[in-house]
Amino acid sequence: MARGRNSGKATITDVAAVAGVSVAAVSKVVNGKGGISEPTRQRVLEAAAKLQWSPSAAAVALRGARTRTLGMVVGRTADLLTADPHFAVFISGIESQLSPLGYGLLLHIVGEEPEAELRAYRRLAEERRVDGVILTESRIGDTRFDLMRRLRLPALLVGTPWQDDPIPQVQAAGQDTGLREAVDHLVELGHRRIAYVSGPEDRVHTTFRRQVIESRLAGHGLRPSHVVVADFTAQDAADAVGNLVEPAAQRPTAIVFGNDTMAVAGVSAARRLGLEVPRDLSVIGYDDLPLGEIVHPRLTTVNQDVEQLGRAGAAALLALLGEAGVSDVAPPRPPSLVVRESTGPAPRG
Amino acid sequence: MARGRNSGKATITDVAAVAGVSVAAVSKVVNGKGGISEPTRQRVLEAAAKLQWSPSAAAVALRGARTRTLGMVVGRTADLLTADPHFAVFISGIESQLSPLGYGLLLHIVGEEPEAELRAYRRLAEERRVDGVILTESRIGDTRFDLMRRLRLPALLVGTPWQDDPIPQVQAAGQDTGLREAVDHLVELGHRRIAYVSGPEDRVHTTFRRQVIESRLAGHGLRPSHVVVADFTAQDAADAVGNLVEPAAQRPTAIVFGNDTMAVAGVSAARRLGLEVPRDLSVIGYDDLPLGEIVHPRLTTVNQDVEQLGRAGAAALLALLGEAGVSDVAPPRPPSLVVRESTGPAPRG
DNA sequence: CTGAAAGCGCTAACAA
DNA sequence: TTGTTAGCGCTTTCAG
Repeated sequence: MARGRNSGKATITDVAAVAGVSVAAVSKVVNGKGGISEPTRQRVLEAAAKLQWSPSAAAVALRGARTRTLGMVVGRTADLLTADPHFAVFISGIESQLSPLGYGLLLHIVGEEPEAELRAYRRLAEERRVDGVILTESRIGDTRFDLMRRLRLPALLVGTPWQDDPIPQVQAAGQDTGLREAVDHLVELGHRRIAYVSGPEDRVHTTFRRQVIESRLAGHGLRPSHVVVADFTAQDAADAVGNLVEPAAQRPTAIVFGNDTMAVAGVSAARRLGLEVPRDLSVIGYDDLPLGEIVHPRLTTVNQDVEQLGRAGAAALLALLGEAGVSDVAPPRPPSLVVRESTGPAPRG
Repeated sequence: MARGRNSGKATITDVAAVAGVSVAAVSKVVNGKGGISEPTRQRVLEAAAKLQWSPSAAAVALRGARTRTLGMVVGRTADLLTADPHFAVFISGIESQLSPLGYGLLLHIVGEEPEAELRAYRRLAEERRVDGVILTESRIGDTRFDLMRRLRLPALLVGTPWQDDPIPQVQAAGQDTGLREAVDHLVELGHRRIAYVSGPEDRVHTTFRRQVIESRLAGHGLRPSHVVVADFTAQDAADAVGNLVEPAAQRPTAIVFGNDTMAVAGVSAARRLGLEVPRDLSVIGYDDLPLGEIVHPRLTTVNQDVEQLGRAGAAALLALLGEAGVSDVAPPRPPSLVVRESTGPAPRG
């Protein structure tokens, strides 16, 4: 009577039969509802184990309208994905919160076109595949927050929203800490001509970072000697360095880059131009990729605890969804400067 | 009469009502079954669009026992994930096959312990959350293939299985091509003392690669001057270089590393020891990370089309699941050597 | 060509 | 404490 035709997959009915109880009893046991005697509980548990049964996710979802799945849509091409390995770590932070609660993460990687991204969210919502989504990297004029509201899809942003959008969000306190430390560090080393090579300014955080640099520099009575907006690629970084180097008299003695990849590419470019880092030029990155530790000179950069950001984001979204038993997650600490070998005293003259 | 109480989400009944047809008709339309007149079809489509309705994934899954979701379990710590950005690209290759067919990818990142990994698969199967799973990186003594069979969970391996396990699989032809080219390249440059720094030999591919190196070297009448098994970390690579360097007379003139991260770390270590690459020492990596292009000297390495591997794996699994309309995917091309600046003529003497 | 109705596996009233 | 039962939204015979 147990199992049978159903392609070998046990159902709650099979378990109930084996345990000699009703399906309701089984349901109550697996869901930890009360009103079940201990012996019965045991019998059910044994039967379930014997049949290797867990409640069907589809049936639970259909019944309760909760899928116990969170969604994430990543709008990036393969290239950018390789260049920025943070994303995998971010996800592993999310996972650490989800799996103890039996949640899964549905991931969509859709490439750059914003419409593809929006379409992915729309489908997630319409097909009711997820209970909520985690958003990252808000862009200038980001339309996702509005879309989520229209879709009535619970959403949480990790990072800084565009225009103070009231979307539920999580971010580290003191976002500006790392870059302020970076500027201070350079100024203390005697640098006065400091350039900044930014990533594309369509991201909220990119603009924010430039403003932090400028304002902190202003606090020291300085202005950035140059601000270059590049495309987060190595080639752009190399070009930027090429342009900044002439004329020598105006040459910045330090360059802060928008990410580590550009910074390392910048160091290489400088070397090709005959400049030695940090003797002739100091360089600071952002992200603190492992890469920074293995290059020579080791890279001074700004560290963020990306995994913790993922943990905190997932926990907050889960709480938003009314999930009980979400573990307490420490708030992400502010980004901070990691001083290594690519920064040194400003060259004299 | 349309929508209502149901928290604003339309159902097939709402659509049927708006279109003035039966739910069966709506179902047939969205599933492209025949037997529906064109005018009716139009009315249904309009109603669905108006209500922003798509079939509920849960209901479809419950009804048809297909979830239209594939699963993937990654057993890696955050550290390793950052160090090897390939994983994200692999996923984006998978996605490119899934999304046109309306499939999703459920991802679990579980950390190193094998049992956690197995548990994740087990849950995926028991809860029937996915129709199949994609496996990668088989290990020596890998128990996952057996587990998948026991679980009756359709699975496909991307890569080389352990002990010719007959699990459905996809891999590039000519796995050994890249490393054979690497050895030939070094030999042509006059190198005779060639060392190999391997990753941990619990992975099938790691052992395979060492064997390729050794056999190709043997083809030239050589043996690897040293074989070091490291842990894929930068520190290990640096240590390895430190050890290989003395005594100078026995020093290898070229080192092949198991991945780019170790190779770059090796270059930095060599430099700290006063060796210049490639003048005093040639270095070859494996993976062709973007990293290799931005360091100085730019890294000679072996390239694999990881995105294509993802595409091919997903397509094959989908086909295995009997999914119609899987697009034809070109088989992944063999890994191949990319010669850049970190290799040069063997030093004389 | 179209519609009525039977479940898919589960949870939550409600009864016993 | 335990069992019975009505759906959740959908697909699929089977009649009309």
